[in-house]
Amino acid sequence: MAADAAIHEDVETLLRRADQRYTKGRRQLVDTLLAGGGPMTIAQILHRDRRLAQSSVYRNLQILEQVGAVVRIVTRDDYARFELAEQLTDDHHHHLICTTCGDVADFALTAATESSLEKALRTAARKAGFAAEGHRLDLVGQCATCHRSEAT
Amino acid sequence: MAADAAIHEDVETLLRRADQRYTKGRRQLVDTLLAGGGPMTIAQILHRDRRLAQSSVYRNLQILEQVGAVVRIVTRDDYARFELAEQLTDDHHHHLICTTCGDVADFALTAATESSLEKALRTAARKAGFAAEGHRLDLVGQCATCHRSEAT
DNA sequence: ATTTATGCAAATCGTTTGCAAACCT
DNA sequence: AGGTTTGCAAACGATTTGCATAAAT
Repeated sequence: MAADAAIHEDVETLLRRADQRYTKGRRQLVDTLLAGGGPMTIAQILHRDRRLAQSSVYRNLQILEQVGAVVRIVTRDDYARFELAEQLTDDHHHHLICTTCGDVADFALTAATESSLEKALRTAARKAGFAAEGHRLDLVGQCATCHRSEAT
Repeated sequence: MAADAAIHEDVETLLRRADQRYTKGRRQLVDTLLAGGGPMTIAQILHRDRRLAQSSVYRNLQILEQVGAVVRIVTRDDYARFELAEQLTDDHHHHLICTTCGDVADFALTAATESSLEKALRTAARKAGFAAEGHRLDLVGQCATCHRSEAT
């Protein structure tokens, strides 16, 4: 768990490396993602910090994604979600995607499972002539809240 | 590898079960997906069979997805992709997603890796109180074609 | 005969973009 | 000053929808 101040420093480094500035709006955006503690939609971000302008949030998330500070999560529901990159939070994880409410939460595998999975993926990628940059593993189903309030 | 005729029968069963008809247009759509041999965008489907109307393809893919005959694959690129469900083709697999051209191809893990992964996922889901319906594992990177023609 | 599916064109809505003002160095 | 970023409102484009016609049972 990295301290917030350290995260801001890391983001600034990533931006500088790409000749980008760490402006007030971008800092507020990172703070909001930090406070969210998990994947957030644009609507959630705007609701949490009313000072942010929608178009700037879109543009800045795009830039933050390009420099590797933010990850975009695409699900089948209509909204893209964003969270801070693992390299900033030191927290490798995967996603639980709720088919009922659309919410996305984080979860982790044990280190042992993770490393054997990665080995298997490297092998598969080599066989397909595919230059893998990373993997994405999601559990799709119903979150605890939606499952509990099931009333078919 | 199931025979095409058997697949059509299975699709018909799935549709009947949901009080839906297996019309000519839906059959043509399934044939197109079968011929495609992998995930296809709407544009690719329409290009391959010009008789299909765009709106009907959208509507029918939605229905085929609901009855479990087709799977929708969402990537970060702008187009959704569709392929026949594993229960029809008897072919459990994952996806290679190319970050350059957006193309999606299939790949499989060994049975051993797959089963240990599933076991680990069951454990993780239980811990989170999550009712898992399935998982999604994608390799993200550059496909052989794009990687070969790299010219930064 | 009655219900359901089709195809066209128009509407929808998350996201992107043009442009003038505000900001950073 | 010289360039970049911002915020507003307008544009974009994949997908969805209304409605009259055609097909299926």
